Amino acid sequence: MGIKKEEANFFDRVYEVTRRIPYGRVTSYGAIAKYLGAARSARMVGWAMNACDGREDVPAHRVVNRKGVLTGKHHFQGTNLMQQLLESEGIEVIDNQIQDFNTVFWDPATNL
DNA sequence: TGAGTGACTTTAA
DNA sequence: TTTAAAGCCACTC
Repeated sequence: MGIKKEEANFFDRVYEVTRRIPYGRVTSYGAIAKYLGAARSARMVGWAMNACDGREDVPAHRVVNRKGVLTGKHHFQGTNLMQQLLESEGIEVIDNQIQDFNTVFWDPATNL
């Protein structure tokens, strides 16, 4: 069965939260997972992103790990597409590491 | 059914 | 302090 089914409830949640990330802001998998009530399922958030392939509505490039590193940039179409997208939003990214991550960090549990 | 994987996180040494 | 390992849930084969 493909993950692409009718969008599992869990996945849909992740997409919705990710879609609500403000421009020029980023969040972490754990933050989203925790907001969904599955703080221990941070990996699942990443899985959801993996299934978001083709979902342009989901700015997966705004979702990074807890350190602010573009761990999933390798999964993007381009090798540096993720970084370019972030830089395009005013986020400074150096070596897959977001600069001032604490400043651009956006916590759904705090804002939502 | 069972075992393996994964875009992470947290705790332990 | 930094580095290493385990844990966790959901999904696939």
